[in-house]
Amino acid sequence: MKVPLDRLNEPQREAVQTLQGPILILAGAGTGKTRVITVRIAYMIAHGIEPARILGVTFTNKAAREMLERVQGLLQWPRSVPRRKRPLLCTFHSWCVRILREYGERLGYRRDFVIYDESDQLGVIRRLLSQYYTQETLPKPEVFLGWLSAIRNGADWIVDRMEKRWRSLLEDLQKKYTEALRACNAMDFDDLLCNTLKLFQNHPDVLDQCRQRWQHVMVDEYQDTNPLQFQLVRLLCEEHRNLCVVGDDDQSIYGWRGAAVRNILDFEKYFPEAKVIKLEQNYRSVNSILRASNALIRNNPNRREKQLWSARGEGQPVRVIEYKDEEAEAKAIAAKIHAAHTLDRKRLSSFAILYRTNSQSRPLEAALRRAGLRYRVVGGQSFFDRREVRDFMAFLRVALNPDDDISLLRIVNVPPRGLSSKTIQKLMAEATARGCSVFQAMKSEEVRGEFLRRIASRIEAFVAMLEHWQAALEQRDPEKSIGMHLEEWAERWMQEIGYFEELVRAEKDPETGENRVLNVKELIQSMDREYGSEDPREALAEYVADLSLESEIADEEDWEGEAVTLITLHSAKGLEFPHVFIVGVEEGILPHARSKEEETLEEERRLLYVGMTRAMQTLELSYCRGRRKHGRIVPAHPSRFLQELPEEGIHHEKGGQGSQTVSSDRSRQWFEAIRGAIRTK
DNA sequence: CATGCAGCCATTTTT
DNA sequence: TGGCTGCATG
Repeated sequence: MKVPLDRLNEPQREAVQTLQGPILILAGAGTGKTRVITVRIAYMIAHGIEPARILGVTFTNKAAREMLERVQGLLQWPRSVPRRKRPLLCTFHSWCVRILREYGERLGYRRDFVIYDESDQLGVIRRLLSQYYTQETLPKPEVFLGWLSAIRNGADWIVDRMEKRWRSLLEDLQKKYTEALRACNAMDFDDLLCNTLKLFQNHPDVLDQCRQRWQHVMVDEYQDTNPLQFQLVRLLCEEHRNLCVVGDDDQSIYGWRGAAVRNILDFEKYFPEAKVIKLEQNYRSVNSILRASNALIRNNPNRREKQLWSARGEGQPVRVIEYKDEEAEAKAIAAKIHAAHTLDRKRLSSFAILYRTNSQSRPLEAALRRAGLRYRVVGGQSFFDRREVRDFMAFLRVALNPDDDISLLRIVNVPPRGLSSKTIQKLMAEATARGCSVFQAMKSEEVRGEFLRRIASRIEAFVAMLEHWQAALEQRDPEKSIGMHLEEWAERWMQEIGYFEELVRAEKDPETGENRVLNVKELIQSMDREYGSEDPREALAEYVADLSLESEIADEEDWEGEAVTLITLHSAKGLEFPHVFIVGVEEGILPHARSKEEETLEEERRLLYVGMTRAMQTLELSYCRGRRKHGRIVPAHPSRFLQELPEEGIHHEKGGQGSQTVSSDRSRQWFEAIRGAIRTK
């Protein structure tokens, strides 16, 4: 087995070949970071390090999958290598789940705990908040959720910004919230990390075993780690010290989510013997783009100095363009893409339009549609936020654990089975009074006696239905494969309670209804796969956990298709496109108005930097003189960041005149291109 | 229980 | 401006 080191540059090779001790790889945008990580893992394995001792942590499932694939490609492994013989490449969260499934009982959780996502969390918080009666209007549940999360992730700077008067309420809320989740045998995303840390801190034998198990640790996108994640990594590695972190402080754009740039800036404080390697050769962009990006980011005071350069030549100048308003902006960009697509045969997928806020996609979508250009909007509402997906997940969770009130309440009347909200409230009150779960309350003869006979029998029917399907899950024939059975079981359950019909019925537009059904069926089909356990309950728990940690369903027609990409600056991190447009580079948008009060100007600058460094060949930044805001047109001003760009290699243009010439020029070319095309046919 | 209307609010979102 | 929430009505 030979690992191809010759295709690496000097610092990359050094990073790959340093296998012992702590390393910090400062990998500027487009400097071949993923290549270094994957080759390094392959190199370790080629040098006799047992794959199972290697842990590679990422932030997204997509990154984890990509890495595993590339490592397997390098090692030319067949896909069937058993899990135990592969390096573990996964997200922080799934790593923690793995540990907690094994040792979670030490913290009093059952093996099949469920994972609550953000909307589950909000549900809990809403319910708890409604129990406080105060004169003042409380902040929104989302705000409390943010605080709770910041506290647990150690993001003190966010906690400090909180108004003091909510402190005690928040403390109380936190206590109740924790209890509520425990009662449901549930952990939220933060609990996964927190509880793992607790295990490490309070159960030295667990920590020891983990240290034995993962003797070589790599962390990707290190600039995005929060203090809690740092603690985990530090505890895991402080003995063997084989920790390799890769990141770019200039691309830290998730401070508001608790990411601590300090982690990367202070790495040597905790690992003084660390080797620091800078990757500065960029393989993505032309130099005009890099020069502009370098100049911009240099204005940030707290950073590790880097100078990106590339061997890709100078390229065209970066363009900075002024437009009348966002409609003119959108129209002009659509026209440019149209021309480049039809005349220069550029693929639509080579274009991306980046913006600060999701709402900015609207005029762009309209213009692209008018120009007849296919586009896709990345981000926005995720698959797992769709109602039917959440319903289905709730069914599965309840099957695993009927005491999971949150999930139970979600499906208790789906499809409608005559359990009105009044009934539900009464049940909840009974449950609270008895200190039991809603389901236990429903099972109690005594509680049912409190209701009209008609209602009581409906409650009974619901309990019977649920228990029937729970039993059906357990009574599977062990001869047959579990995957088949989970699928069949779920399909029949949903079919027999009329859930599919309900989805269609409840929708005005029958097509959306059908789509919802298809979404659920797709999920059901995805239950046909390999599980770590033969036990149907455990297999189901594993399936549910994996789904809970997944924000997009795999290959949901996403990367296929030839289309212009519309995407927020945040979501664009890690991607690249030959031609990039960044719109709305204006004061109040980029930097965002809110960033002033939050004092996050540096992060806004990094955000623009991330956007600019996505571009391979051409980059265009634009701003408007006026902009529609809540219906009114208000004057707009170019972003201060534009003044930080160098004179040289930047082409300024006022929208309108300049592009007019271009477009009339272009239309002549278009004409000729058509004539040529006709002739050849 | 479904529908409709008034009122409210409006960055970013890896898991 | 528009999208969502919550409350009132048929």
